[in-house]
Amino acid sequence: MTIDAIARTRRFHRAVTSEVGALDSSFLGRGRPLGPARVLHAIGNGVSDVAEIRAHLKLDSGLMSRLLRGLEDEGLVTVTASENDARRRSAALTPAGEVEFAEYEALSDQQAGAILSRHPHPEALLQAMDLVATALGFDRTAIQRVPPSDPRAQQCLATYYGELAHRFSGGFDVNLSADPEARDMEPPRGAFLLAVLDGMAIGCAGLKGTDKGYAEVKRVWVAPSARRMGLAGLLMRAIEDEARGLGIGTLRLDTNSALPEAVRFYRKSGWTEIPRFNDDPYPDVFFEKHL
Amino acid sequence: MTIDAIARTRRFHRAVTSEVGALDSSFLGRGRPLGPARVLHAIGNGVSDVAEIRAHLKLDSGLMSRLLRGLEDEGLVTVTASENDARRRSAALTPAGEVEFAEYEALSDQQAGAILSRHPHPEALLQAMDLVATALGFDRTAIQRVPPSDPRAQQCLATYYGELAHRFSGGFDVNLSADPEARDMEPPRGAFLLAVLDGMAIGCAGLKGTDKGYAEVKRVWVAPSARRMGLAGLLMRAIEDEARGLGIGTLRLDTNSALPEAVRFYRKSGWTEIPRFNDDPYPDVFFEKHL
DNA sequence: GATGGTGTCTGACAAAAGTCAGTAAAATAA
DNA sequence: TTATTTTACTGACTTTTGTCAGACACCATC
Repeated sequence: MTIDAIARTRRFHRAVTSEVGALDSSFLGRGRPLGPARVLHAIGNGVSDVAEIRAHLKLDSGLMSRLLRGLEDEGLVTVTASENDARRRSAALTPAGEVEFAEYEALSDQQAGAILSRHPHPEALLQAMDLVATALGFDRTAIQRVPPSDPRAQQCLATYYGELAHRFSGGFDVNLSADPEARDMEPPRGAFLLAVLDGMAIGCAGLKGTDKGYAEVKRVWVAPSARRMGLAGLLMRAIEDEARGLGIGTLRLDTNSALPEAVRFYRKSGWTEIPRFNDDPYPDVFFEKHL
Repeated sequence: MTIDAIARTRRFHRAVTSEVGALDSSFLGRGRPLGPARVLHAIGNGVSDVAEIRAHLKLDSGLMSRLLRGLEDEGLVTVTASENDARRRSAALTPAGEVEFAEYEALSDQQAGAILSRHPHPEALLQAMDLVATALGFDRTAIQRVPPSDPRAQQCLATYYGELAHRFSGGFDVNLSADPEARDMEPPRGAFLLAVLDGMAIGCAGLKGTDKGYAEVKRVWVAPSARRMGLAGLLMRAIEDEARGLGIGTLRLDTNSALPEAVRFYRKSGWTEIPRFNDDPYPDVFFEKHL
């Protein structure tokens, strides 16, 4: 590693640390110390289980308890016993808590907007931020099954289609392609998987059930900021696990030679090329894999 | 500002906050709380004046005093009265302090190296980090006069020459160009300015004194991560101030039509095009400005 | 239904960080 | 010169955060 690279990384760190400090101190502007503010924030974001909050914020159980008591006393939070395990407790915002949470959200949005709006080329900045965020947290990536109608899934697909339109010489119109019906990509016929990192979808993959003795792998996409990190491999392994769980023994997929990195990837990971098996106008390369 | 852009920015913030937390806790690994560690770090980085440290770390004067006393008791720091103002005090590392500081530096370097080395495409990551760091801190940019021999200046120039070689169809060899002698760009004949942000040079500009009744502006360069932010304007205003300070009334510069953004910039900012005034092989556009 | 383990809470501390009024010494202004 | 301001220091706080040993209720298991 060159000295210059280290220096640049550390400079990034300095810059970002002071920025983070500024955000944190803006959180203090609402007259509440950082501890309770962070807990309120976590609860507002749907982390309701007390143990989960504790793990998330790395808090001692005693401290956690007191912070929750404080928020209860303020009338922002109610804590009730969990349904299936009465030892565990679950926190929820009161209406007043919702209001207070919204104020913090507005502060954060404002801060984020300020950074973006004073930049001459926001999209470049956003792409850089995506790349950095993905690089820093990649190990925390979680693969989760969602319905294809999930808004994050839809967003991935829209980006995917946009990219295909850009890379295929004749463009790409999803309506001309064999668009899987949503329920073919939901249990019990199939599945749709999202790779999520820090709350943002950075990749997806679909498993489409058919009645022809095999299932198809569709819509494998990795966000530009996460490429070459091995995410496609993670997604494909997860898709194969899903298939096995559904009792599917054979997988097929189609792709296009205009996407050489995809073709290379499938060749490398145990897929064998087979003759055309559908009449979709876009693909020109076809693969099969037995589980 | 679209919702998605805000969400992406906030996601970046989340990712980076947890990373920064990890660095901070690695600082705790040396058995010293964050407060003293930060003060030691500041002193090691050349912020010796007590008032300056206080401003930099936003510490109360009482707290500052106690932190310094603690570091003195540990034998890491000596605090002496300032030379020109005996009320002010100035801190310096003892040999033991130097050693301890080096340990923190090594920790930071290690952390930075770890981030880079686990990434498949470090240069892209570095560029993204530069862009983000510059965007976040741009307002803190400081313009400072340095000798052209300053290593940061040399690094800017090397990058500048590399870029010219890349953009001129016939390449660029600085030895064929009229390379200003160093002392022509130092007071009292001229000046060399550096734009520094978070310790990193992100731009430069030179003022080269001549005996021909005018001075030349040379080597105006802005780092890719800082372009379109108005830094060239800042640098040029500073160069003009330098020229005025040296009693120079007329400025000239040459550039090349292969750098249209530069030509556009000079046209926009009060320079008038004039006929060729030198026999340098590279430039083909010439400007003059009266102060 | 006894046993051991888990999740939360409380009390009792301790460390770290932050606050503030007052003091002393030096610099600056009147 | 004297008065005022500036800079750092000290003492006496408070708040925030972190730690730890029980206590208690609950769950799972034999």
